[in-house]
Amino acid sequence: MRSKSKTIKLTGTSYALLAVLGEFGEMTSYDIKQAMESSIQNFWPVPHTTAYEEPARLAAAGYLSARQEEGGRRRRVYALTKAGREALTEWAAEPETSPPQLRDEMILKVFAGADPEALQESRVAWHKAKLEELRGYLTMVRSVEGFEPSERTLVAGVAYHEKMLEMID
Amino acid sequence: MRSKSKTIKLTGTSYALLAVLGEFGEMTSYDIKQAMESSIQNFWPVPHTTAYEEPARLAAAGYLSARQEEGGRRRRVYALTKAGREALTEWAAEPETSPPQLRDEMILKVFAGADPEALQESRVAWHKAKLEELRGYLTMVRSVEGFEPSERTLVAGVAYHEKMLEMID
DNA sequence: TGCCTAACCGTCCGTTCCGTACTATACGCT
DNA sequence: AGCGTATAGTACGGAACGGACGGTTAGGCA
Repeated sequence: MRSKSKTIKLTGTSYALLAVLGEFGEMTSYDIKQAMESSIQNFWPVPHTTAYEEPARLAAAGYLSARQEEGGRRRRVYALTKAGREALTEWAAEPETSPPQLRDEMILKVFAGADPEALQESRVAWHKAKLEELRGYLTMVRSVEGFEPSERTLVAGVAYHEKMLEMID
Repeated sequence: MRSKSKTIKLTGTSYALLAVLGEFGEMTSYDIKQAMESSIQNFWPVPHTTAYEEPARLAAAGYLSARQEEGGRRRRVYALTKAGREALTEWAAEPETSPPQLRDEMILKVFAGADPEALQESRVAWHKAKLEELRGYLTMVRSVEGFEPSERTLVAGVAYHEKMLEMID
């Protein structure tokens, strides 16, 4: 019973999806998008279209199963297959990680001669808004059982933005 | 004397190149790559191929001029055109910046159930190595005149990695 | 002088990623 | 029923990525 699954290279984004599905079980693309926002979006941003494109890719390669919803929109519901779960745990067990990567247009502008002072104000506001947002997710996530992994990443996110605010001084 | 220049959308990466050329004047792709490494690579990473592909794009759109080197490899030497400089200063003057973006596979693994302790060691080492590297560039850059913009971004980079090390505790 | 080798420099190319714009469905309200 | 809004999904072109490979140059050494 050999399945004709295309072999693909799993990228960080792939694992992000697998991880979310590993946490929460069966999900539609929309669910995935929501779940990422309240967990890892801060450390692994993906555009919402990825939540639609990537599961298809992963399913084609045998890492996800897809079934059709019964009523309503008859959306596709994805879940990890055995291969998917294996790939995920194997990857998570690898101690090597690619280095973190930062992308900051503000610094670019400063490099190009912009006045740092002028830019920092809105940056501070942005970090504060992010903190709000993450704290919102945090209280949400803490009110239910079984969201410990999300909680951990949110805590990390809060710590991160606090450090960034410190740094701007 | 209308020049047939294709209009393109300038991305953050485009401006990164323009900014480097704005700082240092005429450069080959290889020079650009080097210059980025010792200045903004930390806040705007680009693969080396971009230093070859993007200038061609920018030149086609009229933002850069290209001339052939005389001897040796007869490489293309790029410089800002008037349009390029204008686009650059205009962009730098805009107070809006896209929010900074972080991408960290380690957090992803922790989210997927990996042991944070196990991963942090090499992460600490990585940040320390980065600090070394940036400080190296810093002393290099400080030994000559006219590298103030690079210096500023390097200083920011040092501050960043120091904060990250603090955070890991 | 000529060879060898390492460092330097550049290109090709398939895949992935991204953002924008647009469409469609469900649901609550009057 | 009709309308408005939030929810959900698609299409697609262009940019970014990265690996693999190919060519060039300079310097050391026989």
